[in-house]
Amino acid sequence: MLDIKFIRENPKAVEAAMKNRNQNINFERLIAWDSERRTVIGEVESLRLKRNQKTEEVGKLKREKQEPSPELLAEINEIRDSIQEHEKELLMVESQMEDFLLLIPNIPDESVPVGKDESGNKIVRFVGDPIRHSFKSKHHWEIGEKLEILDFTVASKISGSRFTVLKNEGCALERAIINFFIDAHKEKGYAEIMTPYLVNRISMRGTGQLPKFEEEAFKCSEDDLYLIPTAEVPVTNIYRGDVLDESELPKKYVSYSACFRREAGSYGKDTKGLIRNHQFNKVELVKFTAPENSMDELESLVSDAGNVLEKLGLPYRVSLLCSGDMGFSSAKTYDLEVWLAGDNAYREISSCSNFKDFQSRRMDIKIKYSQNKKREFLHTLNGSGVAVGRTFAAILENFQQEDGSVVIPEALRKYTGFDVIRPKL
RNA sequence: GGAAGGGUGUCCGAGCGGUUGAAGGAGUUAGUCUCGAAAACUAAUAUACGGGAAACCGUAUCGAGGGUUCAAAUCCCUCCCCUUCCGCCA
Repeated sequence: MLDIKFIRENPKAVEAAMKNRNQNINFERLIAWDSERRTVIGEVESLRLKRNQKTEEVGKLKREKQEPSPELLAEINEIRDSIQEHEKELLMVESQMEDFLLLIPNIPDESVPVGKDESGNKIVRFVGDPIRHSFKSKHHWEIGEKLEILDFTVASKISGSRFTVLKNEGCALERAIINFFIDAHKEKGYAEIMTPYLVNRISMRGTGQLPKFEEEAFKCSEDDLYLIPTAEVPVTNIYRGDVLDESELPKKYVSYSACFRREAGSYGKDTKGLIRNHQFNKVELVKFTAPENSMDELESLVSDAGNVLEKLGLPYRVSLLCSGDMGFSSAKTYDLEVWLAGDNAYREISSCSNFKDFQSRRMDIKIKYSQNKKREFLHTLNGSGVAVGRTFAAILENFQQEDGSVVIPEALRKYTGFDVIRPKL
């Protein structure tokens, strides 16, 4: 959520920022509501002052065993009614303003390139060279089915499309990737945490999934709970409503979770394989930082995410998303795109964002400075560290051999217990 | 799911209709004392919003929301959460 004060003082800048996000938003209405709101607050408060004074008079009389005059009581009643009317008005304006503000995306940071869509993204760096095979590279779903470690037919029978069943060494590989990621990030100072996969609506609103992206989430209406689309939701909400002391920051978490996405509106895309499933595993990194450090923390978040890909020998590139391609809540996002030899392309495997105070304002999470005791909204960041299914796919596609076997990266072997997956005889 | 008891400031804890933003204690900070420390003493010590250049002024806040009343932390209703006991259960 944006700061109404900031919008009030910089309406043109905010409008321009929204244009860069391909959003034409007129803030005039909001600003009019805001000034109305402040007028009404003034009226309510002076009325309340008057009521408090009169009520005080009554109290004084009562203590002196005197009866207040009927005129005085009548006057107070009149003031009370007037207060109630004004309060109703205030409530209406405020809820209108909130509904409006909740749908406004974050303002892109100055360092974010302006662009319409993903073609405006800036490739920041390449790490490792794309892997090319001397034979025709296969897609991961072909390899996986052949090796009998992936089964999409059974998955679709028991659940539907965009689900996966893992079998045999596939299960161990998936678990190995998860554990490898968690251990690697713990080494970098992230504290491991496991949180619920079902969260309430307030939590979904806190991180920005609601109210705008209701159709993206799986919902259990009966209980008013949502399946998490990412561990970002429960983990960031840990400190909702809290004030953290400067000395406790940054707080860094690594959290493995299954993730659930409806993928509404992506019907034709990535219908095969592990790339776009309704349920997938992910290891997520979440940071709570002081505002002045958040940009540095974003850089280190990106390198922490990239670090695990490097350890696995997976080539990737880092892309700085342009204004038009960024997610709703983000002020600045880097995508990590892993090389997929079967696809002969880079595909997103991690998205690392600095949300600045956008989420913390929605969730009311503050930092308290020990020096001047000032409080302000802290900054939240998160990034995949990284998507497990897509890593699985990358390993299959990049490390496939001509005979159909797949070589497990060195770093994973102590987790898998085997160093190659061979076709069954 | 059934029964009972609770939710007050950084913490403990009083208050159960009026002068209570809230006693008392602890903690923290500053000062006095001391060669220094401890102890003792003194003072300060919430947040949000609105107005103001500022000092400051005003309003709100005792789990959340609603109601009763001239007046609510205090009475009533609804909801949420926590604790204990019973039931059920991986």
